[in-house]
Amino acid sequence: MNETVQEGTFPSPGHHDETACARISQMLARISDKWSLLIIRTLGPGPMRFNALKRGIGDISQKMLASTLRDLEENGFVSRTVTPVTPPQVEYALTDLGRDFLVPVQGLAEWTMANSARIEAARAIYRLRVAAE
Amino acid sequence: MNETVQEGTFPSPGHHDETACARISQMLARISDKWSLLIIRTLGPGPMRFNALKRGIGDISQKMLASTLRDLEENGFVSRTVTPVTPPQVEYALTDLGRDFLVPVQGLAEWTMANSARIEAARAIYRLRVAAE
DNA sequence: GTAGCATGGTTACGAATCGTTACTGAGGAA
DNA sequence: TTCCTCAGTAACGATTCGTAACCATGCTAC
Repeated sequence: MNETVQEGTFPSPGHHDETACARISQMLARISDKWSLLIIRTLGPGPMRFNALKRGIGDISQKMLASTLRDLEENGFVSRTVTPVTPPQVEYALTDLGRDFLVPVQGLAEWTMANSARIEAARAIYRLRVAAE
Repeated sequence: MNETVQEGTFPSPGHHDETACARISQMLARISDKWSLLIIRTLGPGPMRFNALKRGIGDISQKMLASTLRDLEENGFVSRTVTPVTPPQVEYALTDLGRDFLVPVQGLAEWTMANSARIEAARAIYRLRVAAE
């Protein structure tokens, strides 16, 4: 997305500096979108082909799947191997980096599953509060 | 965002079902955007006021901060307390739910920090590969 | 007294992104 | 022949994002 990456200086080690924060925000921005996390999670158990991945995720469009996969490949999370047969066969798999990344992603997903009821409850309360004005 | 949630059918029980996956994807979609994670992370150490938060994050616009904070409040992650003085004083803080959520979010952020070099390396390789065509 | 600044937003508008639909082109099944 | 699958791409409208301006209020400087 944002291609302008300026490498900062490290003014004082130990002190939690500005550039680290900027880097986190930049990296998080690259990673933390709906489809990336969902794709990485779906690829967790093993390699998958394009349409299998699409079916596995469910409501993703071909365009979003293709472009997000390209981003993930660019960032080194997934590998793309083409077998030139007919019909064409393209397999996507997590790289070592992707498998490492799966750990915090699964953490997030598991937390989400475990706490969806709490979120729903909070939303219900919020709706009541807004309705009461 | 997307309020139309259609509950699917259960074709075969025991088989890891569709609705759980749909729910995860829905919840992840609500949570996993750049600004939400960044705001939650920034609120980690303690409550903050609107402009302090804005300065803390850096390159967020008032509009995005305001609307993301409203979403986070709606989902029960942050609380908003207004002190009616002049100038108006609005304090945002993580709720219990938000503090719980901070754990996987910090996991993600720490992973990101620890592995940003690997991502950068992967990106460099990708650029070379693309340049070579 | 009035020009500027801060606070916490909202609104308008252009830009970027997202999602839906249609299409590719080769092969296999009906 | 017609339809389907494979892995996408192109066009286009809808949605969202970000920038800039504005709001009311009170404080300070001039």
